[in-house]
Amino acid sequence: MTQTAEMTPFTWSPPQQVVKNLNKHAVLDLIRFTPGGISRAELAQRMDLSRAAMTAIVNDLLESKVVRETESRNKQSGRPPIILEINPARGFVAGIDMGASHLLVMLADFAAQVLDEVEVPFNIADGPEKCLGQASTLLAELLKKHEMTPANLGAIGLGVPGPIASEAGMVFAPPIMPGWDGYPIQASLEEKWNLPVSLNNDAELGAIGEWAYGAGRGENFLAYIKVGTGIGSGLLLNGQIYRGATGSAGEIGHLTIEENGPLCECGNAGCLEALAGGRAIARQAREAIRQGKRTLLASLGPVEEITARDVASAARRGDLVAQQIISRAGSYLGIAIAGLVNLFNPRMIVVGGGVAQVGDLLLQPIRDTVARRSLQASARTVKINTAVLRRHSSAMGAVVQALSIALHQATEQRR
Amino acid sequence: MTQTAEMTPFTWSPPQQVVKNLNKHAVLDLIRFTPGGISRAELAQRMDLSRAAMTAIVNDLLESKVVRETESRNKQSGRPPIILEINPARGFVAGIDMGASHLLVMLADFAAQVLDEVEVPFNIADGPEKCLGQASTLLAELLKKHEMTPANLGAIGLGVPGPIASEAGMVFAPPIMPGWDGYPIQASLEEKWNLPVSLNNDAELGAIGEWAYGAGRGENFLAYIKVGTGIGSGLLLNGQIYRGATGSAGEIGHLTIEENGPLCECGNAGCLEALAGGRAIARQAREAIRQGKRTLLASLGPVEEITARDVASAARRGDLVAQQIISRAGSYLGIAIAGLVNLFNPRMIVVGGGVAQVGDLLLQPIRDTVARRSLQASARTVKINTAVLRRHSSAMGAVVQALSIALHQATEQRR
DNA sequence: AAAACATTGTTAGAAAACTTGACAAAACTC
DNA sequence: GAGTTTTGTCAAGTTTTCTAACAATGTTTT
Repeated sequence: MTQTAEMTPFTWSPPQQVVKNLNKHAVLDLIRFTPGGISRAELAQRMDLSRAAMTAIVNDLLESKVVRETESRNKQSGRPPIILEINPARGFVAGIDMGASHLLVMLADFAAQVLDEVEVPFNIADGPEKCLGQASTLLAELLKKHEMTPANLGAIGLGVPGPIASEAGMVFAPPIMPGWDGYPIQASLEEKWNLPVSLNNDAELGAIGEWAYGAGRGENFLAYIKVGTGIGSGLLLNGQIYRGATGSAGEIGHLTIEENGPLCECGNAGCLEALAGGRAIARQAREAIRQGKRTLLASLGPVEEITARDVASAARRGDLVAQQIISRAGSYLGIAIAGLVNLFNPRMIVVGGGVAQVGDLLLQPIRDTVARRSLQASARTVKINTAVLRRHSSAMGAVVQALSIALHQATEQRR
Repeated sequence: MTQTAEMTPFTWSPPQQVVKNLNKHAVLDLIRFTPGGISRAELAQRMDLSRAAMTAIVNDLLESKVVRETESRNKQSGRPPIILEINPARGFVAGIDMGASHLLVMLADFAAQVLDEVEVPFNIADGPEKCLGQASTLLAELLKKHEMTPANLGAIGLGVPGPIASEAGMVFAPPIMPGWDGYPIQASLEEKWNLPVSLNNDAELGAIGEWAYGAGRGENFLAYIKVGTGIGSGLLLNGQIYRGATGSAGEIGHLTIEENGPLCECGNAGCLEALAGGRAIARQAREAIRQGKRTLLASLGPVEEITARDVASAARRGDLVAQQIISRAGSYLGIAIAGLVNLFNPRMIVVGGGVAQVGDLLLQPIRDTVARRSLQASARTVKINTAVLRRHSSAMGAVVQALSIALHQATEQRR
């Protein structure tokens, strides 16, 4: 009798216009996040609608060419279902992941299949004009390489390492993005490309990416911890991204771990980021070398140029000093994550970012600390894993967000 | 064109039947949580529906006598609106708050006006049969006193100090409720009274109570911190109670604050609860007396019987030793709350529970610590206040939850 | 191989819940 | 007292869904 108002995942906010077919968009999301496609009958069952209503909705989606039918695979007895899936050829989107020290641009079709990607070194502290320029140049080159024009794109997803004021389309008091506060990031990119842009926090995007196509597929209570130069987290609660009252939720990197610890860029002392972030790891390595400890790191060249990545690769090759540094970072991370587990009771923690690529060397101390310091009720049910999309979690999340705009917009278009 | 599917606050889960009139329930909630009532025109505006549609919905609510019309107050020019409000005489509900050491039963009408309440000392460790029996006896006495029968009640709301498995209607691995794990709390009370029962965590109820009628009216990003014998928190995120994957979210009392701190009942060491909970405060007072410090507390009788409440009242009367104990508890609380602020970026923190009644003696150290240890972006926007419902926050929340059932059920009934 | 069965997808008519636009009602303003 | 403004209602039309029957297309049974 009534429209069953299923929520779409994440924030697909209708483009200020009145939404007509709420269920149509929910169906679209169900199709795009069901691996291997889904039939009308199953859609109807899962959304608690009649098959007749589903026929009408799906016809609408087919007409706009956003969805296509695939050859049916026989399940059991009875008429074999017609499988529905997103029509990849309908268009393309771009996902851009800006880290503190790297820039990754990704090109994907409407079915979220990655066509190509490029990554370059980068400095977020160069400010918005230069950084956004670099990103645009990189994207333009990528388009050219694939003989595409901006008209082939449906939307752009962008991730930056700072808290987002999403209505305004800018960052809000970011700890590590000097010069960006108040700059109209979304508007300037939308004007430059004449395309809708989705601006997000990079850790949020990591959570979305891993939820959609990674380690946390379908986990509706998921926290993604990004351990790179900075440390941030993206929270997926009840299947929706949680941003907090002013958009700065999930700032796990600036939890105070040691009251009298090293100074952090944010101005406080003893923040997790200042103890276990990429910069802290590199600093500890340099100190170890200066103290004359026996380590592979000492032979890598100038002491001042050692990075967290060097420490990680040395640790993987068996270097004890490097392993100890990584392990200690894991313990610090574990303290913060244990707090997050107690407060948010997630079903899964996905650890991503550059430093996380060392795997169990970092993860095991985290697991141990969480088991020791969290309430049993929460600690027993939480899984702690490495990101399976590796360095691409956030960019993939940006693609997902871009598709959330592009697909739903394409659906609205009447022929 | 479409039904605008506004969400009802909290979890009013439709009683397993298909919900017909989603908007009707949203309208009902808007009426009941708008102080002083609201007109059809304003309802239509706020819910983004036409006035004509609102007329139909309101007629439905009037017919079921859940809502009534009040004399219009002239606002500006134009026809004065007819104000709608909940019909108090339509029925009654009970709210029960079980703490670790106290039991509070509250009787209220459909407009959430409290008729009466009783509080008695209590021990949650006596187990479910005895405790639930005590609560039922108390409620029966209250009904008798007001010449009412169970048939006058529409629902019962119950709060207990442990994590809730809401579908099962029981607590799940509670740290301080020995003998309760797995006991069918909700079912047994429903059978006993033949009424629908809403089972909730006590801190969650505190958050709901303060949101609905207390310090956090209308704040959709609110954390309620209950500082009593135990320490727990209730999280209101995006206007909805957040329970986590297994119902044990918000367990702030078991954050590790001092790795080598005192042992906690949960089995870990250095938990917030073991440093700043009621038991810890009483213990510190006893230690101070034994050390021969000059304090009013020494003259209160047997050292072993000193409680947190004694410390609080001594602190309010100017006792320096007691003040120092309270202040230190505030600092510990501040560390945990600073973490909560960083992770969850709320707009308001409401501190309630027995210990919180000392006011600024506890609150000021909390504010100072949060300002020092949280990210500026979050710390600047968060207000930290004492619960205005004082000792009744949770019971009031239980009443709200009971009304969520009773009102919506009364609305469904056709004459 | 034919009949029976199971399941999917479609069609037609009815029902529910809106919207629009017109209009009556009840105040205030000038 | 006429005009203005805002509220609440009515009637007709639209959108979206449901029910119920049925066609389509496989597998299973006889």
